[in-house]
Amino acid sequence: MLLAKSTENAIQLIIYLIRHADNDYIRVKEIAEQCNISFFILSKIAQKMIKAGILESYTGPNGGIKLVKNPSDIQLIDVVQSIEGTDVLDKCILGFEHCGEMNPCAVHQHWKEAREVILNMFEGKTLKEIIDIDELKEVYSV
Amino acid sequence: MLLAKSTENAIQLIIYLIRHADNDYIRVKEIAEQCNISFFILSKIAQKMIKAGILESYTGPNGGIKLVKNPSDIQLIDVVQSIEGTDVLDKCILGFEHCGEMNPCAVHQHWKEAREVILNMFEGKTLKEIIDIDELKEVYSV
DNA sequence: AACATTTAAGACTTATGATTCCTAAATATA
DNA sequence: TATATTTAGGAATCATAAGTCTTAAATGTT
Repeated sequence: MLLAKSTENAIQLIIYLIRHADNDYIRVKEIAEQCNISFFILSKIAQKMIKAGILESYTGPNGGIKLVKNPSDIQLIDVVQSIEGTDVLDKCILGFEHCGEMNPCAVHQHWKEAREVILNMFEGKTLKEIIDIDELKEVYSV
Repeated sequence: MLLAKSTENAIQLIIYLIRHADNDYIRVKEIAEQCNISFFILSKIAQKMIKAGILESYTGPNGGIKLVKNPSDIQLIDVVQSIEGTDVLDKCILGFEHCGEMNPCAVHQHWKEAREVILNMFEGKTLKEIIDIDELKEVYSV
C-alpha cells in the first residue's frame, strides 16, 4: 500500500471540505458520517492537519473545522506530508541506508524515475484542479 | 513506504543469489550474514519464495536455497508478488471500494498513470538486466 | 548408527498502526 | 449561570507486521 490508511482518510476529508466549504466550520461528525469514516479517527487526523497548518478548528456549538488556505493553494503533497511526515518515498526502495546518487542500489535509477511520477501526482496539481476536473466529468464524488 | 520491509529483504536475497549463484545451494545463514538481515526473517521469506516457485531448497549439509529459473526469466514483480500477494497497487489510492474506470475517484486517473510507471519498474526489466546494468556501473553491490 | 548441518514450521514476543473510549476544555445559546 | 455542543487529547484496546526462539525433519559425513 502506497499511502497509510489514515492518509487516505485525510484526503477524503479534505475533498469533502472543499466540496462543502462556504466559510463556515463543518463538524467532524458530519464529515465522518458522510465519508463513512469513524468519528474518532477523523478527529485525530484533523488534529494532525491543524498542526500542519492546513486546517483550523473552532470548539463549541457551530464549531468544527475548515480550510486555512484556498483550495487552489493546497497540493495533495501537503496533505500527505501532514500525516506521513516529510520524508515520504525518500528512502531507498530496497531499504539500503547508504543508497543514493553516489552509491546507488541495483534499482536506484528505476525507483528514482517512478518516484518522480508519484511525487508529480502529489505536487503537480492543486486540490482545486483535481476536484474541478472531477466535477467536470460528473463522476463519483466523495 | 511502498514495499513492505520483508519485500525489501526478499529483493536483497534474490540479488545476492544471482550474484553468487554457481549451481550450488547457498546457505540462508550466509546470505543473512552478508546481507545483514536476521537469519530467522530470511528463512521465512525464502519459504514464501519457495512456495511461489522462485526458489528451491535442499535440507541438510551442503544444503541451502537456489534459484529455480534463470535470472533472465525472473522479473522484480515476481519477487514482489511472492511476498505481498498479487494485488499490489491494485486498489484505489484513496481507499474507495468502488473506484474504477466506471466510477473513478478524484485522483483515479493520476494514480493510474503513476501506477503504470511503478509496475513498469517491476515488470519492465528482468533481474538479470537490472544486475548487469548495475555491475557495468561498478557501483554499490548488495 | 551417531553426529553435525541445514531447512521447515509453528509458537511466542515485540513494535507499530488502527480503532475506540473517556474526560476535559471551549463556547454559543437559553 | 446552566446546558448543550463540539473539538482536544490522553488512555486503552485491537490488529497486523516484524522479529525471535524452539523443536522437528532431512540428509551428508564419519
